[in-house]
Amino acid sequence: MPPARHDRHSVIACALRLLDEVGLPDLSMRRLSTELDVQPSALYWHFPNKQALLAGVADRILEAVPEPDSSAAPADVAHAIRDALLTYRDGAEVVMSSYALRLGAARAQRALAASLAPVSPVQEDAARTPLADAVFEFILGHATLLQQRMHAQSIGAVEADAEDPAALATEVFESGIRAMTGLRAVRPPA
Amino acid sequence: MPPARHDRHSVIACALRLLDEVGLPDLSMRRLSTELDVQPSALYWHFPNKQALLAGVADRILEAVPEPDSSAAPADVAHAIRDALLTYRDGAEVVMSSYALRLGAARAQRALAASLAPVSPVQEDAARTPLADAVFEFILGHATLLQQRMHAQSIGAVEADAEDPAALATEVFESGIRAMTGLRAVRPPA
DNA sequence: ACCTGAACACCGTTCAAGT
DNA sequence: ACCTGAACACCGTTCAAGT
Repeated sequence: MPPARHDRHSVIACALRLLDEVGLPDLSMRRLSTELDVQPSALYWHFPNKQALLAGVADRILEAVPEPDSSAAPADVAHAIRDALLTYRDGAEVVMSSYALRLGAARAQRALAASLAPVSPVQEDAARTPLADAVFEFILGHATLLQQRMHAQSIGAVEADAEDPAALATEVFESGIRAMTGLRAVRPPA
Repeated sequence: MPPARHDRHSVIACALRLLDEVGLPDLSMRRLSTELDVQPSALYWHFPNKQALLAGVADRILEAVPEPDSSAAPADVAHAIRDALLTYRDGAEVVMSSYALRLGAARAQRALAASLAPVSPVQEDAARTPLADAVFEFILGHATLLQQRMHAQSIGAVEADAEDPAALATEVFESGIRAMTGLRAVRPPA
């Protein structure tokens, strides 16, 4: 039987599926290689190291975020990013570790910056701004903590909140986003 | 020669020092045990697992944050928390992983909530509020990303920003904190 | 009370060699 | 181009046993 054949795309797809099934702590190169019916060392033909593979996974997770659009409401863009991060187990932590290397999040960041920029139709593709970066950092921190908490609860490591934890988290998210983007919902005076 | 003698306090102190020297990825139970001149298994008499040890480290990192004080300005409290996280290498990530388990951050959270609460001197010790939680999540996300970026740069994994990265990060932090706490600087009308 | 010694079940990564 | 096979240098954790 010839060895299995793969490319970067199929490896990333498998890694994303495995991430969602077992979580980031159990997503090892060895486990992934078993899933792909391949020796661990085979993965290093496709990626220089695990970090690079995770950057590819992060990219895929954020592909669900709409293209930059200066007419989009900042709060909607923020929600789209949060939803994308929460779609896969530990998705936020994966994106966070890759974002530190400035990988995988460029599109999401530009989408935020565009929605937050003072509206001027000429420059559709706004550069990063301090506030847009801050909003993105808030979303990443929030979603990462939420997912870690969800895992801790499933393990029983922490007692569940009295109220629905997802609902509580959403309330926290809303109040943060409202504070950070609320002012920009109204076009600033010229 | 009799084996070395330790308690939780001294183990945590050594772990914090080692964290600052080598960073979180290299802070292993085995390396810490070597530093303490003890077998790895000895650590498990003091702590049930690595996570519990890190929660102790997180606690220590946040001890630098002042007691809750409703007369403190929210922005000052936010800065005190950020400074505490940035004092030790990878401090933010350690606190983040413990905060998911609701460990180690209670005091910092109460300090934030107190400063953000509508001022009413009777209830000095404000409970958590959605906005206070959001601000704390922003600070953790921001500081974690900054420290990871600093490490990536020292490794050369990412090209340094043209301008001073610490100054850029501070500007991002300021604009986030201003947006989230600025409105509360003025007492809301009754 | 606090630690040793030995083991179990894992990791990420490298590199020569195969096809 | 893509993978195997074998190795290197590590992990966290458990548990009987020592003092």
